[in-house]
Amino acid sequence: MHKPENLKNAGLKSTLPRLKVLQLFETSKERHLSAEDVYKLLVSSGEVVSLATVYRVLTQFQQAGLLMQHHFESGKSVFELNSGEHHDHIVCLQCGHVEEFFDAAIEVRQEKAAVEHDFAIRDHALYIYADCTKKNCSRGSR
Amino acid sequence: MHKPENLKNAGLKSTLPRLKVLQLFETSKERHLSAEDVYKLLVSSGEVVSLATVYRVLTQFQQAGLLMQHHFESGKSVFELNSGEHHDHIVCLQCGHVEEFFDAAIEVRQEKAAVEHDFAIRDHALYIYADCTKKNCSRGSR
DNA sequence: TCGCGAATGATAATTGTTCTCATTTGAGAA
DNA sequence: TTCTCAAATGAGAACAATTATCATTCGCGA
Ligand SMILES: [Mn+2]
Ligand SMILES: [Mn+2]
Ligand SMILES: [Zn+2]
Ligand SMILES: [Zn+2]
Repeated sequence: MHKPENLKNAGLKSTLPRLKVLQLFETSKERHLSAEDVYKLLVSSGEVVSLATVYRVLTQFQQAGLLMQHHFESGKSVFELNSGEHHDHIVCLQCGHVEEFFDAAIEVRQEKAAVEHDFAIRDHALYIYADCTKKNCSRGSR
Repeated sequence: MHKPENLKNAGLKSTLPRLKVLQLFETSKERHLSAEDVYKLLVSSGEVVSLATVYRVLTQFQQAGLLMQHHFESGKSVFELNSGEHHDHIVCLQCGHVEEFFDAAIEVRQEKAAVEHDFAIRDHALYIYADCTKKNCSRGSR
């Protein structure tokens, strides 16, 4: 469970809070976590890390490329381990369940749209909001 | 400049603040406006409407289908007149300039992605973040 | 013209996030 | 090992965007 290497070669010194947050993302059942999610999960597992530090660490990890940050409509941003493979998201409006997908044709057409409008594309966010079909849906989480 | 009809058949009673906000969207040079934009534009044109009312009216208009609401990464949401024709957005990361585009192929593929994952699509948000090529770019607005 | 429920203004409260600063920590020097 | 000190953390204040509260005002039908 000790993985200072990951932090080291990301240019971040290995500290307890950072190791805890990184480990949480690597072991959590949920792949997409908000700062508050991270904070509460750590607290409820006995680990004590201040909320301010959680925010700082999440931002640092994102800048270091370890995490990806997304802005769902919920108002709070969520983070996930950077798999290196880009994907977009389908978010259930009822239960908050998130599915990931990738569509090469969409990616190509986005690039096309940017070029046609004389923009140099940097990034994009595609969120599909929908109703999922999970049997236990409709019980609002997130 | 008096158009109580629009409000009437949207199920909203015709009040001064509502008329002012609606008129602003119909005459503003900028198509996409945040609540603060609306508030400041009204104030600077001599009209007095409280910020709380601006927020309330924007929300009501959005629910009534008169306005569309978007959540750009800026942190504050922006509104625009609902043209009835869906489109997505390219946002300049430097100057905040916004271009609109529509790509039928993207729309089709989004629907496909939702269906494949057993979701009933409700809505979607596609924002392309990029650098525009306006000669007067780079002077941060919004 | 009246009356009353709906809308508004002023401002407090909330939410998510960032900042400040005193204290602690971890990685390398001695 | 122990020492040193810049970097990191914790606690809480500060912030920005938005929503809620509530006394006052307004629009519209009787
Ligand atoms: Mn994801
Ligand atoms: Mn638009
Ligand atoms: Zn669901
Ligand atoms: Zn620009």
